[in-house]
Amino acid sequence: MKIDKDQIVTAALALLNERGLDRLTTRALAERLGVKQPALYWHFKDRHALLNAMNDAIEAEFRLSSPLAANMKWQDYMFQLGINFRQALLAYRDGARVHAGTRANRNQLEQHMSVLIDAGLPISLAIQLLVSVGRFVVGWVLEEQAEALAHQGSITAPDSLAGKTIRTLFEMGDDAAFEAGLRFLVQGAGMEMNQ
Amino acid sequence: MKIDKDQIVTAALALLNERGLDRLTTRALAERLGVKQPALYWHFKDRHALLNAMNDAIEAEFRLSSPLAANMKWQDYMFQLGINFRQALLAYRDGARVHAGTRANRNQLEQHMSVLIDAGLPISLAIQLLVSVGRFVVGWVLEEQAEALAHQGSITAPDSLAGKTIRTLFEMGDDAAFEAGLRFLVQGAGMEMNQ
DNA sequence: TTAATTTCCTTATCAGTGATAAGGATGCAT
DNA sequence: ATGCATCCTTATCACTGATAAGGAAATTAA
Repeated sequence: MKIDKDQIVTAALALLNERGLDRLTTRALAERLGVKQPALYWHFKDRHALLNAMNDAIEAEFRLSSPLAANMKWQDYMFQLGINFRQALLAYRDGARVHAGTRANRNQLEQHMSVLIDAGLPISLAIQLLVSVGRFVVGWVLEEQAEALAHQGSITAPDSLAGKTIRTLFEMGDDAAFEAGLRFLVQGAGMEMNQ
Repeated sequence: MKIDKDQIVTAALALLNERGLDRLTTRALAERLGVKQPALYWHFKDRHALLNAMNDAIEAEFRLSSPLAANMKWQDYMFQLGINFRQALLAYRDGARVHAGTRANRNQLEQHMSVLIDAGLPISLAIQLLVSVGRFVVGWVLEEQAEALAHQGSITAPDSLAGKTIRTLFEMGDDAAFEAGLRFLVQGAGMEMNQ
């Protein structure tokens, strides 16, 4: 049974969704591919290289997910960029952990930068915003996928400030809370520019 | 040789700085404590419980690090909160990864919320900002401690936009870039309130 | 004082992990 | 046909977190 890198990555992503990152073992992956475990090491130097390839695949889907037009207002562009990036990480179980364990590829960096520069942002402001949004999304989804807060709400005393806080956050929903934070970032950068 | 939880956590944090999270093994930790490996399991249910305790210790130091006064402007309060939280995570190697693997304790949540509420923020805006800042910091330090971008700058063509971008970010320094992003968040939330 | 109980550790051992070495089979090129 | 590169298998490592079983020391009960 002959396999190639793409098959391995596809199978690995499927297995990621079924078992999560910690139980995504080389043996389970090999079995799913109808192959013995050491066979994987012909295609990938080590497990980390496989995770890098998985991350690339996740980000590739993210690149397709966009209604991202260069003629958007830069605020809308950045907002949508954050939305799309989060969706890409959410598309797979532990997607944020996979991403966090791999090295950033600055492939798309130039494209996004040029949109912001063309819109009149100074280069330092543009890079600050891009990096901030990227790391904000990673941090957000990381904790979102580890999902803790929502369930802890039931423990807290319901009439305390903490209780009301948790409940408010829960009723708002993850999407709305994320978009609020993302909007803070983008609007805040806009303030900095116009001042 | 009798040991207690505090000794274990202290030794584990020291070992974390020396070897990093991946090589922080129960055996190495036990050896440092002059004890055999299974002894640790009398004090902690499993490795995860130990990591939780380590995270609590890190956050305890963070709680002390603050010139955080309730009479500050809420913007300054939140800004300083983010600064302090980042410093706490940076204080130990892989600090952000340790934090990300543990469950959020909402101990301090109520305190910070009341400061924001007293300053006039609506509860939904306050919780949005608090969660956003927390996750922003985690995401930031996570990628910061995995340090990739700085070194990749040398690979990129120096006169390309990507090259200029990386160089700009490098010259700005991590601290300034972080504070810029944090300021975006806080100022952006302020905008939302005054509109 | 002696006996029982709890505390805290040791020795031995597991199953499971990523990884490597060595070699077999297939197919392509000379 | 022969040689070489490709891609896999079998066998085996060193190492990991974790558990079972039991021993020594200290604390408590009688």
